Amino acid sequence: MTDEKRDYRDTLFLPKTDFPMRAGLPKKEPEWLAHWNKIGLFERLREQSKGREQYILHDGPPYANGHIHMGTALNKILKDIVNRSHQMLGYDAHYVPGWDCHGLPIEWKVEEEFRGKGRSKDDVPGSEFRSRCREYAAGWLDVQREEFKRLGVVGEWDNPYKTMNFQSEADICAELLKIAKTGQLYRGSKPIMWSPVEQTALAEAEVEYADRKATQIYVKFPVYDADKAFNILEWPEGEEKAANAIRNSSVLIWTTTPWTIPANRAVSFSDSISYSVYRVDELEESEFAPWACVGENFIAAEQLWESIAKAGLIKSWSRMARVSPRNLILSHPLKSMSDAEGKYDFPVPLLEGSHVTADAGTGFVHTAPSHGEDDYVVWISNQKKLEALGIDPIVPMTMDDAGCYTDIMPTRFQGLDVIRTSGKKRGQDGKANPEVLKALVECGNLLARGMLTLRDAHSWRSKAPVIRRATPQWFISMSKGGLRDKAVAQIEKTKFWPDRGRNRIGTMVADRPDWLISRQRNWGVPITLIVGPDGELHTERDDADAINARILAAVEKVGVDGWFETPLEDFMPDNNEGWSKVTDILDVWFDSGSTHAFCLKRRDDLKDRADLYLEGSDQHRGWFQSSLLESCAVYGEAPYDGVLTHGFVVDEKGLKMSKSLGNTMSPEDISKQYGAEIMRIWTASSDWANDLKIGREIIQTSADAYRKMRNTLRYMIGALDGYDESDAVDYADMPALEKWVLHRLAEITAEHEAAIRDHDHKKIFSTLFNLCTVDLSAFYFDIRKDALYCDPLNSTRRRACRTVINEVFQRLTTWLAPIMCFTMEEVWQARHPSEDKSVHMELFRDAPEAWLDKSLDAFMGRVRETRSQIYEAIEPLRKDGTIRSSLEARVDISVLGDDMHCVDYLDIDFKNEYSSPEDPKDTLADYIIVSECNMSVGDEEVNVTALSSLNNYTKCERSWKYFKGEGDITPRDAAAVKAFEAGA
RNA sequence: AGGCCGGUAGCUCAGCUGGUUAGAGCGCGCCCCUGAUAAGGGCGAGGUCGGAAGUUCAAGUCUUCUUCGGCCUACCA
Repeated sequence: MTDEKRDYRDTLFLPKTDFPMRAGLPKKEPEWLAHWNKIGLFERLREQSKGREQYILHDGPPYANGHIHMGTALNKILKDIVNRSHQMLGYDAHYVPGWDCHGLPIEWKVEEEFRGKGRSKDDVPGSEFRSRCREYAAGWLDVQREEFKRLGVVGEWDNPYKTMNFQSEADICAELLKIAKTGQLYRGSKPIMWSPVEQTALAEAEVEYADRKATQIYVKFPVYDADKAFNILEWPEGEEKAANAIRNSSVLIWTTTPWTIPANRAVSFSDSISYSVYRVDELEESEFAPWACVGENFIAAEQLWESIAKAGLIKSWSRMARVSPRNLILSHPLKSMSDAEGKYDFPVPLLEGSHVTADAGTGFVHTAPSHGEDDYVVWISNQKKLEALGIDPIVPMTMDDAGCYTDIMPTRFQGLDVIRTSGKKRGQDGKANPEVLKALVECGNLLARGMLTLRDAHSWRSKAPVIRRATPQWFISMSKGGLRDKAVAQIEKTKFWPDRGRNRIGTMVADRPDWLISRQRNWGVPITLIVGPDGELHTERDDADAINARILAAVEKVGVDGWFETPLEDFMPDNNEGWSKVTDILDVWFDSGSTHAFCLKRRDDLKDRADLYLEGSDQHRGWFQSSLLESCAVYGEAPYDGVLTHGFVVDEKGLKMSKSLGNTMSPEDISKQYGAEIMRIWTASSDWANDLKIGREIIQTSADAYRKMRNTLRYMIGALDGYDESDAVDYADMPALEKWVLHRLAEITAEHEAAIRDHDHKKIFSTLFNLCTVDLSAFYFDIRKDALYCDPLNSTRRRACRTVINEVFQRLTTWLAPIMCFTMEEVWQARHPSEDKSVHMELFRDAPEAWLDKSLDAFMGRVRETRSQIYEAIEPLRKDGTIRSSLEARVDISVLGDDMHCVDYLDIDFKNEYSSPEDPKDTLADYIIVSECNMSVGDEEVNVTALSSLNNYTKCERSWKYFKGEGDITPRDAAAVKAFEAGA
């Protein structure tokens, strides 16, 4: 007898693999990218799925300016997960990325560049300027392309669509011409920021705010018609007096731009302000004669009246009535001007406007729709009221390019300038303000005047003040061709994720004004229209088709310069007297709104209509809408079947990322530190329907999840070492535990496809993560380690286990491939090494119906409950050192009589568990990972005995289980060793 | 300022048409194993559902208000 114990380690079948535990993603990801590039994965996928039904996620083009950020990374990763998922579901998911290339930001950068070289914009020929813009956009496009590819996004990167391709530019022009032909396009006007000094339109980004001395005035607008249902709310001096006072009163306004008074068309008020009529009783003594008279009545906001009275030198007054001004009709304050030429005979209505406040002024806002954004909006949105009052709702063009009154104004004002545009006093007040003041005094409608310093817009370049002035602009009508109705109907038919998107875009489209599509800019697609002497469009002419063909041919050939640089005669050789080319360019939203036309519809290998548009929630007003409107205007239907909107990336507290808060994270940093895979996991496990939080801790959680899954997969690779399909065991011959795992696979298979169609990636990820951790690692693998390591190599149980692990492996890797595209390839290649194949060329596998076994699942649920109860009982013994490994324990459990079904079930399972070479009741012990488990009926009770303390038990030197019997190892292990030695 | 939306354990998420002591995983704490080992396993402690009021026999789940956050629009005549 010797104390030396035999070491059975070499007779075990331990998992074996070279697969590294540590991923080294930042280094390895680029290697996989290079591999896919080398084998031409994208092309192979297209080749492989030729003829399959297409799934088209049409890319919303990012703007080709600057590096990508978390938002753009999130967006592209989401798209990639959707595309890969549908590809593996059996579609041909052909993804063509795109870029938005035209627009002001690039124009601005390029202008800055030229300025740096001492050349002003005016010195640079248009074609040279545009050519540089083109280069600039192309440069950033290349940068972003590499950044997107780094994230693992698969797509046609060698042939993306670009709004600045010549063909795209021509197609965009063609789309506009189609709209023009249907009569949905019209020329109107709108106030824009304008610098009279430079005679050019300015964008918000081109103005700076600086102090300016301005003339402020209070002006009287006499009540013209108060009989129509004016609304007296209070009458402190009696009802009749109140009514009289109103009839003989003036509404007061306050303005710092007197020159806009001749362009006045309305007065705005607010329903949330209280207005009263005041009678002047006494005036201040002053060296200047006041412009108010005793007995005059004024209407103004109550809370501002005292300040008005002070400005108007009114010493005392009586409040005659509180009034709602809604239905008052006023006269223009210049109507009584001797040389008015009847040009102010129109009624001046009161319009409710949300921009009106009682912070300063009078509580009324003088409204000149041609000279203010608010004024314009109020005017346009009250179109119906104006028409009911017999007022022409057109916005008059009251000022020309030089900032001088046009000839629609009375003669005395014509040609007067607001701002001096040349000479020493350039930028200072011109002749308009003094002349307007003079005219107001003549009419007796000036109450007070003074000076004021205010912050106001100035041109970035000339530093001269900027005005707002109505200019001719092009619009697509929401109503003329029924565009609004069509769009609303299409929204109803579209599938939205989340569903609330429908409501959001729906109300926007229902309420939005006509689409202003013209810009007075350089870097963009031209509005290729030729306008006749009477404002008619060339598209109405008989030779329109021929003209269009020439225009489009020119743009196709050399891009937008084909329009700008070609003389009119080349397009319109005949009858061109008085015709001129439009020089405006298109709103860039029209460009991107046309991507479905020049990408999807233009290409033969893509279907015309997208299955999905997927962008951030800001695109309800942007691309989702511009695409919808453009497509409805031309084709009468939406360009998409579905729209998915995701939230914005915010920091861990839910605050938006900003440089000033210092809470930004860049995709590049995450790729370098953790790997793009971690970003992809973060994307998949977040809820895109709301804002997505990101921060160090959150990324770390994704990294931890990655490690766990990688190890689970690694264990499977090791366990499957040397496995061959010929070892597979038939379903019918499998132990219950194996059947249960297959049940789980079948269950998940069904859930998985539904989740993909619902784009519910977080559900997929959490399901698979839980499968790895809970079902596999902590339960199935933990239990089956014994069989895998210790059973005879050819035992049915061991072979069944490996059969099942192989099934799990195949499915888990493919299910995870759309999310963890790098690691699943690595894992896949570890089992299926191939020079030219990829896990991404696989399809998701079906699961046989027969695998679904609900009652088995319920049974296994009961087993796990029991297991949990037993562990709870073992735990104290472990803590006090009585038991170390659970294999040292014998468990005796008794269950209540009404829980007998469980016992029955176990009993049935015992009898079916033929594959165990031992007594079948040990199956339960296997499940619990104890050496012995006895079950009986009685009071609910769990007893744990330490077998090491009983001397009739021996610890098996091979399996570490305690058993009763002869020898140093169990009979099962003895059989295994025998078989091993025979084989070896 | 207006429109739309969101706020469940430290973190990421489940909680369907209102109905038993609000769930999961991660993380954390303690313990075990050393034949998945810069791995693996077990047990445990953490929320009253942003706040308030209301409807109801009953609310995380409905209504109103409020607070915080996000997107979009508007921003001084």
